Amino acid sequence: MATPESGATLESVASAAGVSRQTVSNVLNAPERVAPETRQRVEEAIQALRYRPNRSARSLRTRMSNLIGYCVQPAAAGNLNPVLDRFVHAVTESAAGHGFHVLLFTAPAGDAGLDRYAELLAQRAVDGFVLADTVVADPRPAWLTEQGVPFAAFGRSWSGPDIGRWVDVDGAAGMTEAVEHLHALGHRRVAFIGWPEGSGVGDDRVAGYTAACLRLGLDPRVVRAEGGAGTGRALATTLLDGDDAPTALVCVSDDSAYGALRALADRGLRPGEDVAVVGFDDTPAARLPGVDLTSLSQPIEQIGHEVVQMLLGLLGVVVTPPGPEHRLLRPSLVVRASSRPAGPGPAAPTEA
Amino acid sequence: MATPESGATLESVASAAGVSRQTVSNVLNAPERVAPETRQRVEEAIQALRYRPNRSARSLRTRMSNLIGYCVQPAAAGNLNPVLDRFVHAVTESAAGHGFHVLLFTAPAGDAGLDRYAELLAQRAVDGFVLADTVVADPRPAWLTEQGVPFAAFGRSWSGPDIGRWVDVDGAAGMTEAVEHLHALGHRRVAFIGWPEGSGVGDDRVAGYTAACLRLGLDPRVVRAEGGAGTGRALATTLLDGDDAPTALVCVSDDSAYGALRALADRGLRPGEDVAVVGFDDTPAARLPGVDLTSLSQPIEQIGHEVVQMLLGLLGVVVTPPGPEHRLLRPSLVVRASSRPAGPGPAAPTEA
DNA sequence: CTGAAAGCGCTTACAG
DNA sequence: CTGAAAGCGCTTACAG
Repeated sequence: MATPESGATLESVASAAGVSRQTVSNVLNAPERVAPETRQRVEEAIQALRYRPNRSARSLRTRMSNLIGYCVQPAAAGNLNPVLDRFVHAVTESAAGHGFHVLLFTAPAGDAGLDRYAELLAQRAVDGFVLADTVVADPRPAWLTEQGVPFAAFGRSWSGPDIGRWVDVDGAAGMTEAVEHLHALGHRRVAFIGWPEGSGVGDDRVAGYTAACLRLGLDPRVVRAEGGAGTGRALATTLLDGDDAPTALVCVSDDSAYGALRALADRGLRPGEDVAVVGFDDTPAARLPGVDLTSLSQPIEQIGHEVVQMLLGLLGVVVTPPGPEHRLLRPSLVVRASSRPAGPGPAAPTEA
Repeated sequence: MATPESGATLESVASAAGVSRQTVSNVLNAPERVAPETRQRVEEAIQALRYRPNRSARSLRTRMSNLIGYCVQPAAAGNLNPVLDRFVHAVTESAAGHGFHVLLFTAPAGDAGLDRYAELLAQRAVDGFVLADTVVADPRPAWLTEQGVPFAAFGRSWSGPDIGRWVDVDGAAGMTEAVEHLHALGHRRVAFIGWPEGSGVGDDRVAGYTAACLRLGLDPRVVRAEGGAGTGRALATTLLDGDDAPTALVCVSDDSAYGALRALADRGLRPGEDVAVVGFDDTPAARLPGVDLTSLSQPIEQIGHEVVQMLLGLLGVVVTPPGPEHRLLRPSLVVRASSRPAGPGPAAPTEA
């Protein structure tokens, strides 16, 4: 038995409707050219046969695959951040609205991975790329621009001139908001737990912290180390045990913040009451009972949507207003117990 | 300027090498038919022009898209489990080894989503599907089988006859191992924090727990509730405050286990020393400092690889030994502090 | 061992 | 408004 999906072609629909192939094609691609009664007859035949245009044939003819390439990174071990999961979903959904799908591929980081992009292009397997995880000295934006390949990125092109279209999160603004929040709660000794200089994302975030401190008359105090929760714990320990211990810790990531919370627990300090802690990313673990970490949440779904709009604009699929090529979206501060004194009302935290 | 990728076709390679189109095609698809010196000449032309066959053209002709469909679910809010991230990566990588890519799409759950699968099939956009997140009463395996569509699943077809090919994790075996581990440490009152009956995965896991208890002469004690850390905390609280409180808690998921750990902390009990806790999934948060949750780790990369092998076998792309249509892989127990008394040597835990 | 022919299913000018 | 023609780039029998 033939399944409903197996057979229909332009040809079979045409003969069912008593017209020629190209009239059926016109009904699909330029309905205004077809007389209403003819159109209806054809549409009925399409329905009856459950006809859908063959994608390969259409792609061959139009020179558009209607596929967007996206490189999946191996999830870093111990990565707490399912942000890219949500991003991929958002991109897939936004693309679907325009008849596009996402094609996944893998590639090594850096220059070595460029070959995979070139391969896909040579095969005309994709019409363009969505990039994520752009890093300092990422070769992709420049290379794709050079090749004339349409792309849009989640993340700035961190090095050199700011090329290509991108959407990113304003990490600096987020950290500024965090400091303001802590300052409003009465904190005056607010330290920052960060990554080593040179990481783009990390530098952006610490910049926002520092700017806010200076504006509010606080002393910026930054400690840095590679890594996640383990080093966050160590850095927080040093701060808390030192002279002039901070009453609040702003952390470059939730990961570091989990380590900082651990350091508090180690010495019997209560988060939010004795020392406030703020993270970045609003990872799922942040709302675990007993963790309750204040964090900056990224508008991932919106980012996915806007990246797709940018790319489809480049492909001429959607007409975009001649807007900016870059978009910086503000993260939003989600306040939880780690930066909120217990009890009713905004109690004053420990002061200097 | 034409980029290297823009131009080359079978035709241009052929004229560069001084042969006909189909000889070039033969070099690619049936090299043994071509004389060595001709072959080399053609291969040099392919290199020089950086020729890659156009995928659309090839697909149109061969009636194979070389694309595997995979449906991305919206990440559940508060989902701690980046398991599918790793799975998708593994599938993509395994597929790449055979010239296949993954095509992402979205679909609503249940019967409503079947249309999206049908659409892709009608368009001949994919050759088959990889399924994940199969649930009880999942309509997909039966429907795809009925339509004669190749697919392979991560997860059993939980209801009705066991149709289609799948790879799954042996949750029962994992839980049995957890109970044995706790028993060996001296625990005699081991309770299980589970999900309500009827969830497939949950039922499988509790079955392994119960079987192990009976075999070891322990009294099975199961409490159940929908949900994650919040309910895990509540269930654990009830157990710990009741008569005959357990000395060990086996949890259906890490999520529940995080809640259970919270319940311990609430009442000043030390994990691993006063009460042991074991989770399932080995989520990244399990190894956070101060969490150190013992958990069952799933061999996700292997699952992804085997699912792809099964699917490609169905498609005739790889010749698979006529092996079983189903594979059950054992999770491995990762022992951390939550089920290990502190201090040197295997100290005896609290006993009845 | 190599090449001429047919055709996969579609869309895009272009006649009528 | 509708249809005949050409062609996207490839592969697969099939002659020679």
